[in-house]
Amino acid sequence: MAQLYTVSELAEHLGVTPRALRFYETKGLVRPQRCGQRRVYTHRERGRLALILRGKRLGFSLKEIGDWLDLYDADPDQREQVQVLLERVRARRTALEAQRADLDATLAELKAIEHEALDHLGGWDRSTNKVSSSGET
Amino acid sequence: MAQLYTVSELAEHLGVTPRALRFYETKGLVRPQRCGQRRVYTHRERGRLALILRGKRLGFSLKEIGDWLDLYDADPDQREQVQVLLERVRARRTALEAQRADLDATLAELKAIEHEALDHLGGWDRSTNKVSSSGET
DNA sequence: CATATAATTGACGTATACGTCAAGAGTCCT
DNA sequence: AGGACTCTTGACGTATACGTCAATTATATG
Repeated sequence: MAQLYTVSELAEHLGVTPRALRFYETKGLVRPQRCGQRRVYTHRERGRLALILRGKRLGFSLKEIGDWLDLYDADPDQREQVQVLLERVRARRTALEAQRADLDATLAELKAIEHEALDHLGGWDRSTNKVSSSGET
Repeated sequence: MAQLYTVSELAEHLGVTPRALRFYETKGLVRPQRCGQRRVYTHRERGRLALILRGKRLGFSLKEIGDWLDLYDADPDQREQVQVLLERVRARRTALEAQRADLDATLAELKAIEHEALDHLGGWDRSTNKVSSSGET
């Protein structure tokens, strides 16, 4: 059941290098078990690494991602810490929602540019391009 | 009408340092006019810099942002280039929409963590916290 | 058992994005 | 004219996030 991975196996799966995984470990982001001196990654580490990579895609630093991960495995029995957790989660959400506003604004502008370009192509060249329905938001 | 800025003025307005603005110039992202040897920023440069900073907030490198900016001032009379433009705009949109998916997934998880935390606080402690309506998406 | 294979820990190198002096040079004020 | 500012261009320093050897070491296989 509990699938185990070597560094290079997991790195392969995640599309990164073994070096990256070891680096994240030195930064305290993951703590794989050891079999002798070899690293052994479990499902849990894989999940954490998925979160790390997503954080990176969102433009956060490894340090920020580290704080981030703490939110996922905070001890729910420490009432005092749950308060702190809550505020940090909310701060994150605020930041992320601001980021989404940036993102949506940018997407809107790109759509505008796209339509301008299509207009300038003299009508709708449906043979090679089609305008996206753009029904999101 | 056309407001002009010195480096430090504009930097102040944008919440960055003059050094950053000069750095962006060496990278070809902005090309302020000169009055003698002093830099003079216009409304146009201010707009570009706003785009640059937004790109940074979204986690893009200055090089990516540079390519990005080209999309905004491409020559619409060069049909061939408009084709290229279209594809690049669409590639950007694809990347950004993937990023938004990451973002929304993360926000959803944070909301879940937030609610768990609230539950663990033993009911709804409305005196110090209130649960967000969370009516998005 | 000898060797090929894969992993380990340093140590050093690199690209990005600036920060931080340093040494002029132009501008304004009295 | 002499400061006091502000700007200018280097030049060097720094933090982040790894890449790239190098020298071992452990494991597997013929």
